[in-house]
Amino acid sequence: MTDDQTSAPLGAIAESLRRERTRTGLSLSEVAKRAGIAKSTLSQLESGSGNPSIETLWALGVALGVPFSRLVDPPRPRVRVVRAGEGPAITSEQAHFIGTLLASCPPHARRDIYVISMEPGAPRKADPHIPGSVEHLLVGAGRLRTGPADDVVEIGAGDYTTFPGDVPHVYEALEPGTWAVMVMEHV
Amino acid sequence: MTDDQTSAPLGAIAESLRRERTRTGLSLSEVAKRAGIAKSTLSQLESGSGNPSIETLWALGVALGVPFSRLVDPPRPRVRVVRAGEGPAITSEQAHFIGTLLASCPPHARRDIYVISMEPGAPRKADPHIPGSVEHLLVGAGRLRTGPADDVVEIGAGDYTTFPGDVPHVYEALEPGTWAVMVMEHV
DNA sequence: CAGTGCCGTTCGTCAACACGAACGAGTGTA
DNA sequence: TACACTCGTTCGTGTTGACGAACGGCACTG
Repeated sequence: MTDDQTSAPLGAIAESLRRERTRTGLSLSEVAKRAGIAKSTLSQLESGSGNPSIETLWALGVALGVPFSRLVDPPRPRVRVVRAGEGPAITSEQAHFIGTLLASCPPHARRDIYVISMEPGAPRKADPHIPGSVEHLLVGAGRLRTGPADDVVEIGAGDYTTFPGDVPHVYEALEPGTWAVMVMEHV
Repeated sequence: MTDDQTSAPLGAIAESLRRERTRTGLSLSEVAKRAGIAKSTLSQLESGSGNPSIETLWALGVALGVPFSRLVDPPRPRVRVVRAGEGPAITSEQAHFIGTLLASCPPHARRDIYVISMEPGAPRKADPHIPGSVEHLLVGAGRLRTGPADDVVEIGAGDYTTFPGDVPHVYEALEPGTWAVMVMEHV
């Protein structure tokens, strides 16, 4: 839906519906019942003939437990996964900040997984990333002050926050031994 | 599409359509003409009455120059924090396993971010997911035995592991209060 | 003041989506 | 073998979305 704006997603929806349904292991009848639609409707949609309404497709997304957009979004060409552990450590100029790439971002998947470790000290200022990028942070231990420069939040172990990565933002450890999982999401 | 899976997005679509149209400065008639739909249709959609088909909404997304999902997805707050223990819990049949969806997979990205909490007890067996899916696990506290049924590893706080999700695999907490970040990666 | 042009809305008509019933096929059971 | 059950598909019907025409309103022009 970002690139191939022109092609109507009818066929893609058909594939997605069948794929997500088989993933859950549910029958066509069962999914239709949970979604509150006629199973004949679902049958036609999965066969590719049909132009469902928003409400219909939304109900199916709920029944299948997947985000709505995943049904419209055609799956990308098969991508070989780059295993973690081989990611190089990305040391910062500040010695109290260490980032390790756990799983690099495969083509067309756009979330890099890092774990970062920080010690208390001067806040680490990060320059804006590419427009549209989003950061996710989940603290494993310690406390962390982070977020856009004008909207900083303080989170502790187990807490999660997400904020735009395309504006200046900061990280600051408040306790020794602070570490967090960071997922960098690109457009 | 990320959070309020239950609420039908009809009103949100109406708002999005009008918002994106005024953003471009185009008239309702002009947008309808570019999208190849009747302006009466667009008028009703912007007024909130209507349940457009996928093709109709897709054409509008093209005409407005915005990704399809942005019309369905109401804009989120910039910064979002999920405190430890909060968030939509996805409880399992085994009471000692709790999963919380932190960030569902945006279009074209294929990684959902969860945090799971487990207590010691019988190992939780997970059925295979769709072929090509990969799981990433990073332990925040406690100890965890996990992995494919024939290749289980034991990891502790701060440890990370990844393994294919398309084969049967297990999770077993070895200490009370075990929790971990899980990133589910789809094809 | 008519005349022109575009705005967004409302109304009647037609096509199509969603529905429910019925169907054939496959499976397990008495 | 007959029965009961669920599977997914096909068919006929009615509700509704999408269409085009006509409408009132507004700005500009002769």
